[in-house]
Order: sequence, then structure tokens, then C-alpha cells
Amino acid sequence: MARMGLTAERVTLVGAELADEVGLEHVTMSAVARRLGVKDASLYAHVRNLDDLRGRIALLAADEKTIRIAEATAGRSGREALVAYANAWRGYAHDHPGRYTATQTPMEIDPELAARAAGPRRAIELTYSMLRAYRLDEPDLTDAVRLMRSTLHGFVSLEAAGGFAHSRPAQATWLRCLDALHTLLEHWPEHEHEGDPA
Amino acid sequence: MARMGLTAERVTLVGAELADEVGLEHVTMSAVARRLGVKDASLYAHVRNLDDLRGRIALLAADEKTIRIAEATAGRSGREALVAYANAWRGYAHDHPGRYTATQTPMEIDPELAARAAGPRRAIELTYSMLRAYRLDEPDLTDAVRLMRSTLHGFVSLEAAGGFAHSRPAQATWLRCLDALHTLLEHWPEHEHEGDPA
DNA sequence: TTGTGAAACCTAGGGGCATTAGGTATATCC
DNA sequence: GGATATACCTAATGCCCCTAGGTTTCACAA
Repeated sequence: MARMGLTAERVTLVGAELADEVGLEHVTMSAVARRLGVKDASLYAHVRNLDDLRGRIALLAADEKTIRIAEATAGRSGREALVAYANAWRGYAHDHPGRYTATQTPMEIDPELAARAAGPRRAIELTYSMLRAYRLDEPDLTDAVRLMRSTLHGFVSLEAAGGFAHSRPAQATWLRCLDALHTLLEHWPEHEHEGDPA
Repeated sequence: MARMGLTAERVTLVGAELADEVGLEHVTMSAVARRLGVKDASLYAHVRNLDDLRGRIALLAADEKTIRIAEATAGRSGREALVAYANAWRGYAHDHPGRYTATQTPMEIDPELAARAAGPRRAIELTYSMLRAYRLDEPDLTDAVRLMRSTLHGFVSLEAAGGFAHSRPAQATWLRCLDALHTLLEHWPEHEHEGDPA
């Protein structure tokens, strides 16, 4: 009956650790309570329910990932920044697979809580400012941001799901993808649909 | 007590329908049994357990998606084939969100069953042959295939998770991404790391 | 027609998990 | 030292996964 000093943050952190170890889908109230040496019911004083817990893990992950990317890209620009950004993204996904997948859930979280989390918002700003070196104007900038996020997330996600056969090391493909992304951003194609002669 | 004519295929199909309606994570033995008008235990005569059912849904989805892509790309080549391929991919994900996410699971399925499923294998062949029009040699071909899968999956996945703000319609970005992918494949960058002068 | 074996389906039950209601202990502040 | 908020607990409900073992139905042959 000794006080364990539980808080929503501590519960969330243990949930995040568990997610990385056994997968997000196995993060259960019972498992978190067990690890904290506490009964299931006790968690409900700090966290609304399982969905809420998962949302908090997602927010935590978004914050951590953003910080990691910010640190990696600080003081760099152009291609160097792009590579640092991408490697930080992939590195986070590798180090924290459970947290990373939490990031992917549609986020039906308490709006008040979401508002206090700087992660997602700052992540977007970061990406935009990083890509500004490529001198794209809207709406191309937005498209470029989306393309980049798609590619990075898709790669990391397929990699985690075992989607790449072992015929060629994923790392080699990764480097080529970054090359490709860089040259693509440098030579962003003009619209070719409307008014394309020949 | 009337026979319902259950088979593994029927159970899988109902599971897939359920997945599209309520999300893969809510596909439960009980829910499938309810929809079939049968008791939970009856399903275990056809499907080993819940994981097995999910694996079968994944395999079904892979097959369906492959067929859809094959039909869309049949008789086309080059840019047209690329666009048809990508649109078929995205279309399947839109029409069958639950099945599509099933595709993403690491697949710990009965090897004997997996061997009989042509989907995944054929999907790879299809992609390779579609990209052959861009005249890439190995290992660039493999890298290109992986990049394309990453981008398509990433886009569709972010889109489904509500990852794109409503500032710009996703469809517009999608078209630009296909443009980008196409020009990228046409001007696949040479290696720039080793021996790049200037 | 009837017997037989294989499926198809059932009842019963154990065990895990999520969640709520309501109780007891503990720290804090006057 | 008592009031109060808070941390944690016990108890109970209900859903879900899964197993064991029984019963009904079907196809087919004697």
C-alpha cells in the first residue's frame, strides 16, 4: 500500500517502454499495472482509459521524435539537413518501434491535451523550414513536405514489417532513396499536365 | 442447428468485411461468429485462432490488391503504367481500409498456407516488370521498387491516419507525387558519393 | 432403409483484460 | 490533531480467446 508516486507521465512512460518491448498492441492496462507493481484499477486515477493511454504514448513519441530531428538538423542546411532529418526519423523508429507505431494512430485524443503537446505542430514547422532551402513556392512546398513524409514513413514502416527481402541490405537502398529525394527536390518537376506540348 | 456451410474462406471473407467496416483491430472471433450466426467455438474448426484469421485476411487482401493492380496495368507501359499501378494501389486502400492494414502486419502465418498464396510473390514480379520500362539495372531496380513501394504505402498510410491537413486536397498532392516519381525514375541519379568530382 | 464415419456445430468453462463503484490509507495544510 | 484531497485498494461485471468434449447432420454404402 506504499504510495508509488504514480502520475499520468509515469504511466505513459511505462506504457511507452512496454510498447517498444512487446509491441503497441500488447500494451494493456494490466501489463502496465503489473510493471508498476500496482493494481489495474489504480491506473484509472491518472489515465482515462486504454485509448487515452495510447494517445498519450503517441503524443510522447511525437515530442521525442521531433526533438531528435530538431537536434539532428540544427545548424545544417540543404542536402546535409535532409540526410540528418531522415536519419533521425529512421533512427527513432528503429530505437522505439512501439512508440513509433503509436504515432501512426488516428489520434482520437483529448483536444485539451493535444493542444499542450508541441510535438506535431513543431514537427511540421521543422519540415517546412528544412525544405525551404530548396526554394519551392506553395503549393509545391506542401506537396514536397507530404512526399517526403510519405517516403520516409513508408520506408520505415515497410522495413519494420519485414517488407524488404534480404537480397539487398536496406541501408543501401535507404541511401539511394535519400539521394533520390534530394535530386528530386532540387529539380522539382513543373506541372506537365496542362499545356504540355509535344 | 442448421448447417451454415462454414469454411475457412467464408470465415475469412466475413472477417475481411468486418475489418473494412470497423477496423482490423476490432475484428474479433466473437464479432465474426455473431455475424455468421454461429457460436465463437464453431470458428475454431476452420481457423486456428485469431492470429491465423488475421493472417488469412492479410493474404486475401494481398491477392485482391495484386489482381487489381494487374488489371489496371495490363496493356500499359511507362508513365501510364506507373499511374495506373499507383491509382490501383491507392484505390484498394481506400475501398478496403481494414484489409489494407492487414497487409501491413508482419505475417506470422502458416508457411504452408503462405506458399499457396500467390499474391505477395506476384505483386513483386508485377512491380519489377512495370518498372522495367525505365531501363534500370540491378541493384538500382530493386532500390527503385523499394522507393516506389515506400512512397505509395507511406502516402496511403498517412492519408488514412488523417496525416494531411485539409489545407490542400490530398488528390492534388497525389498527382504531383506521381509526376515526381515518374521523372525520378526517368532520371535515376547516378551514385554521387564515390568518385564524384567537382 | 439403415449404419457409419466425418464434418459441422454446440454447451460449458477457465482465464485474461477493461472498466466502474465504492472503500481504506496516506500526505498536506490549517 | 482533524479536515481534505489524493493514492491506492477490493470487488464485481462483462467481453473476449480458446479448449475439451458432446451432439447433430450429411454423404454414402450395405
